[in-house]
Amino acid sequence: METSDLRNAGLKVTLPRLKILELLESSDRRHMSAEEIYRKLIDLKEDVGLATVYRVLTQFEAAGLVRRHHFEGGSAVFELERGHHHDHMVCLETGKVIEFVSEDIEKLQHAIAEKHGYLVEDHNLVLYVRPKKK
Amino acid sequence: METSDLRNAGLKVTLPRLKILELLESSDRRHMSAEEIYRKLIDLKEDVGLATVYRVLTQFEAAGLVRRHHFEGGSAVFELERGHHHDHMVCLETGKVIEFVSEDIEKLQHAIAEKHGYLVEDHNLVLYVRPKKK
DNA sequence: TTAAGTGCAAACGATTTGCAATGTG
DNA sequence: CACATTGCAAATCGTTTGCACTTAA
Repeated sequence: METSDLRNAGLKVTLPRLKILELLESSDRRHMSAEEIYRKLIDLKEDVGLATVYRVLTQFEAAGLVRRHHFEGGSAVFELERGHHHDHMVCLETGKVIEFVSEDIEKLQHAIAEKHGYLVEDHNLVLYVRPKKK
Repeated sequence: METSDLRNAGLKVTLPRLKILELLESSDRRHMSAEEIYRKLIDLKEDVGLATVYRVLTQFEAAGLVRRHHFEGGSAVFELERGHHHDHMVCLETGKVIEFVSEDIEKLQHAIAEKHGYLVEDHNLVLYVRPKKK
């Protein structure tokens, strides 16, 4: 359960943290902004502050429970860390986010960095796409 | 010369626009933030406002003269559009930005999007790297 | 009990905007 | 001359922080 996730992360089990974690786990939207999460909690009659949502998400990120992404458009989005690295495709028409994995691309990235004398520490790959017309 | 670049873009030839274009063309730093550009112009005794720098860069972007990137760290950076698409590698220790091109990665991206029923409109690939210890 | 966690409002940094003054075609 | 462009200051947006007040352990 979520309680132990928090304990393992060395975080006290508080209502806001539990609720945010639950929301991230149960929501069908896997990528949500702080504002979005805040609104949903308010709708659920949870009495949280936006600042707390930001603080909690930042702590979750530091604890490795959550990943933060900066897609197009002002605000960051957060997704639960489920252990499987993946990149993203964002549909420009619907805003839908699709996850994908490409071992080949990963390998090429490392080869390229290596060729320049570097090691890849992290990377960011987002495809902005449009539905293919038939 | 820069004057015709501006005319071709349908923009009036004004001092701020000329100066910003010149700076982007002559500077050894290919990726600069609005603030950075502003400071350099001030140092050059050009009497511009930061707001104008932002406005001009946005217009340049719309006109295809410039590309805007969001690397790690708050502010956007701008680079002259030289027609050759490329991706970036940012050194986490020095901040150095290295450009690279990989036909293979591009092809894989399109193949992946296609597999999901999409076409790649745009994409964003940044590798965050560290110098390889020998 | 007591440090950690919270809500609120104010502070923040990057960028945008309204407006009156200025410059370009 | 008409309209686009500018500089300035104020406004905006997403996010962070200070602080007095809870709360989990």
